[in-house]
Amino acid sequence: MIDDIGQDGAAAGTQSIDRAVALLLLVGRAGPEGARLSELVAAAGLAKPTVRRVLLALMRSGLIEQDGTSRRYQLGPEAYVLGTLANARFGIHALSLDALARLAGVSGDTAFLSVRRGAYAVCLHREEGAFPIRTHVLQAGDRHPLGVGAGSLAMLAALADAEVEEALATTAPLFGSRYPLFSAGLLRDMVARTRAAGYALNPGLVMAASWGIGVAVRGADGRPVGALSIAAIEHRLGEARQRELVPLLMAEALRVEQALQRPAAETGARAARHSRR
Amino acid sequence: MIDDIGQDGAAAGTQSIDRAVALLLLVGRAGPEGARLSELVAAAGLAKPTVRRVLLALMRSGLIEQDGTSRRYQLGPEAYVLGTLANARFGIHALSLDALARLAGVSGDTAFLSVRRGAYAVCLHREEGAFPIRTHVLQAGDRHPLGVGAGSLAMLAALADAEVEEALATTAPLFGSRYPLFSAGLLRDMVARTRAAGYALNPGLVMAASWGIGVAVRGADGRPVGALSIAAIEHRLGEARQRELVPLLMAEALRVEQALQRPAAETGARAARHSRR
DNA sequence: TCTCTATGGTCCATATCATGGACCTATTGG
DNA sequence: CCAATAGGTCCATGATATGGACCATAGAGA
Repeated sequence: MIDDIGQDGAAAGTQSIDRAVALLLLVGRAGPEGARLSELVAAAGLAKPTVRRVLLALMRSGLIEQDGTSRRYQLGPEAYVLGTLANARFGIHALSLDALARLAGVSGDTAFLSVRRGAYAVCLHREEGAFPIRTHVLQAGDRHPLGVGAGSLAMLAALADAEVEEALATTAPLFGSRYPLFSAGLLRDMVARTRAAGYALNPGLVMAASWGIGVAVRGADGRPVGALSIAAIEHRLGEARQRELVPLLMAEALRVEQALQRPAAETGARAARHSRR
Repeated sequence: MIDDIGQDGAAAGTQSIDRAVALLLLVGRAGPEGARLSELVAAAGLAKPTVRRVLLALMRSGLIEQDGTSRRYQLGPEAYVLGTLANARFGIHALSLDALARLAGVSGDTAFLSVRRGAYAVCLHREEGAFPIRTHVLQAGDRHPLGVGAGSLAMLAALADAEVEEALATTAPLFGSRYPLFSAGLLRDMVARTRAAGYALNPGLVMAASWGIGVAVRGADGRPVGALSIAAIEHRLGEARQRELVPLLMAEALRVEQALQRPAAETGARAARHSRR
C-alpha cells in the first residue's frame, strides 16, 4: 500500500489517535497551499468520512484550518505555537549550548550565540571562558543591526545580496547616530571580506580593543538562522590565533547545523522504541 | 488548574482525538521541564490509564517524548518539525518582529501580533517595552473571539459585513458567559467606530484599566491576515497619546503588508507533492 | 529492618465511541 | 442538459477506547 499508517503493532486502543497524527503530519507536509480532502483520503488509505471527522477534530483544536474558498486543509496557529514551544528543546539555542561551552572552554575566551531578527541580530547566549580579562560589550538579549559585531556580520554576509541591501536600508539611519563608526558602505566592504575569508572579523569596531570572530549557522535551506562567535581583547585575536580558532568555530557551526536538520537524533534513551519508520 | 480545553460542543466520533490534542497542548505548556503523569491526569480530568495510553500513542508518533529518568513528558522532535512547517504559513510572524520591536521600543509599552483563526484571534507574539508597569492580559498563544481586544477588533472591523455577522454568530454564545462585558450589539457598534477612526480602541473592556489600540494588517486581497496592537495602562493611552501612536502602528502595518506582498524566497520544498508511489 | 504512602505503570471485561458504506450536494466541463 | 468529480454528511454496527482494579517501585518515617 501507500503510506499505511496503523500497521505497526503495539498500538492498543489508540487507532484514532494514530490516524489523527498521521493526517496532521500529512497536512503539514502539503505545504502552505494546503492539502485537499481527496488527497488526504488517498495518502492515508482511510475512508473519506473518517478522514473528514478527524480533520474536523483537528480544526476544532486549531492544529489545522480549512481555507474557506479552496476547501484545502492547512496547518493552523496552534501548530505554530506548538513549534514555538518545542523550540525550547530543539531550537538553535538549546542545540548550541554544548558548542558554546566547548568553544569557551578550548579558547578560554567568551563565546556567543546570536540569531537574526529581521534586520537585527539578537544575542541569545553568552558563555564565558577562563581567561580573566573579558570583554562585556555583548550581553544576552542585546540587539544590534546586522553587521555590527562578529556574529552579526557573519549572518549579514550569509544573506543574499538583495537581503543585505534591504537590511542596510532598514538600519542605515542608525549608523552615524548610534553606531558612528559604521556605514552602509563599510558594511558592504566587510560583507565581501567575510564571504572571501569564510568567517567574520570584528576588529574592535563596536568597542575599541574588543575584537571578535564569527561564523554563520545555516538552516536546511542554506539561509542563516544564527551565528556562533568568540570575543576577546585585541591581542588575543591576532592572525595566528584566528587561524587556530576559526576551524573550531566552523566545526561547531557544522555540528549545530546537523543537529538542526534531524531533531530526532539525540537522546539515545528511547533508542529502539520506535525504530521503524 | 482547570484549563478546560474542548470548551464548546463536542462533535461525534472524536473523543479520543480531542483528548489527545488536549494532552499534547498540556505537555507543550508544561515547558522544557516536562509534565508529570499525575499532573496531566489532574489537568485533563481523565483516568490515568487513558492518559497513559494517549501519551504512548503520541510518543510513538514523536510528538512527545518521555525522559528516561525523570519520567516526565515533553514535546518531541516531530512537534518541532510541525512548527517549522507551520512557519511557512505564518510568515507574518517573522516579518513583524522588526515592527513589534520598534513599536515596543518607541512607545515603551507592549506590542502584539495577532492573527485570525476563523471567528477567533490568536496572539502570536508579545514584545515588551521598557515601561515598568505592564499589562499581562494577553500572552502569546492566547485566543479570544474576534472583537475582544484591540488587535482582534481591528481584524473584525476589516472584514466584510457578512463575515462580521458570521463571526459574531459563532462567538455570540461566549458573550455573557466568558466575556460578560461584550455582546454582538456592542461589537457592531465598535466595528463601526473602528472603521470610522481607522484604528481599533479597546478601552479596558477585557480587563479594567488595561487599554489597547490596534490596526489590521491586510493581505494582497485586502482581507485582514493579522493585526498589530499596543497595550498599556489606561492613563498611558489617552487621546493625545493615541494620536501619537496610531500613525506609528499604521506605518508599521504598512511595512509588514509590503513585505508580505514581496514573493519572498520560495521554499524549494515542493517535494511535499506527497508521493503517491 | 519494615511499613506506609505517593507515583508510575498495566490488565482486561465492557459499552461507548469511531467506523465506513451509502447517500446527498456543489461545481466543472463537454 | 447530463456526467463526472469532489466535498461533505448520515447512521446502524461492532471494533475500539475506556477506567476500575491491580501491580511495581521509590522514598519517608518509625
